Amino acid sequence: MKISQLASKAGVTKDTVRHYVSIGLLSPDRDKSNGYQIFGNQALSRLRFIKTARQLGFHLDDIQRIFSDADHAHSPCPKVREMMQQRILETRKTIEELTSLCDRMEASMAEWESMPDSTPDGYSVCRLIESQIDSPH
Amino acid sequence: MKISQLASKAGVTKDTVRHYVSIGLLSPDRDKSNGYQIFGNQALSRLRFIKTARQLGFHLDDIQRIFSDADHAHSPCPKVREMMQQRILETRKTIEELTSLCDRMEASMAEWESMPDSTPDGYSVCRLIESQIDSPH
DNA sequence: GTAAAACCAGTGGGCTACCCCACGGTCAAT
DNA sequence: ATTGACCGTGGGGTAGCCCACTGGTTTTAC
Repeated sequence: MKISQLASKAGVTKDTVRHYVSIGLLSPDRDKSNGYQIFGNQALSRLRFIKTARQLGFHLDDIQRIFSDADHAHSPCPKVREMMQQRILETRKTIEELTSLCDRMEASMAEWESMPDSTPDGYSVCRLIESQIDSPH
Repeated sequence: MKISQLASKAGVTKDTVRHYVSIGLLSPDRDKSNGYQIFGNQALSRLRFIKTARQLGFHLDDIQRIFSDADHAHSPCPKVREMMQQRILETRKTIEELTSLCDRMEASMAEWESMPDSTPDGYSVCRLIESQIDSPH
């Protein structure tokens, strides 16, 4: 099967498949006559696996390691549980950071309600933003 | 003032300053004898402005536009209010997506509690992840 | 039968906002 | 004169793709 068919069967774009090939997550054969990539059903399962793992929050290099384990007849499952725990912590941390950013943004918006627009005078660029310089957060 | 002094006064790295110069956010003079970049106090204020704006969630090209407005004697403040509103919406959306990812991850972890680790057999890579293929979310 | 059109493939560059080398020139102090 | 701190440039890397461009292939139209 050629790249487009594979991509549409798995529900990803051709570019995604190309990216995975380029980093070695997929290793298609080549049609000797025209250089096209040829994928089999195993590639399709792998691609579906990758897609699911991505939806679960795994990074591509996590997935690399999972395949590498499996290729060496070593169960990846303990690592998978571990990595997932790690991703959960990271994601929670990111959420906290974004929440705090959101709070800062909303606080600034509220503060700006009563401020007039500034006219550029060569010294000030935007009083709104300048009013926040070095404000704690 | 040279790049290191500027960077440390503003609390950013030299690489950050270089990046801003390379995209035109800062335009230092050059020492004709050795080619070193020379920054004045105006550059320092601009850099502090950029830092604050970044902490408030503005992207570098937002900041470009703000400077460009101010340079053309046009008040950037209305755009700033608008962009901030936009960033708040985007950030909230990202938070929602991450929250939903976190929920999915925790649901999978819970489901996996009772599952044994699989042994690679050439067909299955990791039953934990495969058990989630095409599960709705 | 052939020629235009539509489609499909590969490659290379670009995106965010920087960080991190490595190489080579410059400067200040010893 | 040497040492060490500093500067510039250029390249590569990050995550996960997207897009533009070029050229080959297949189908359709006449």
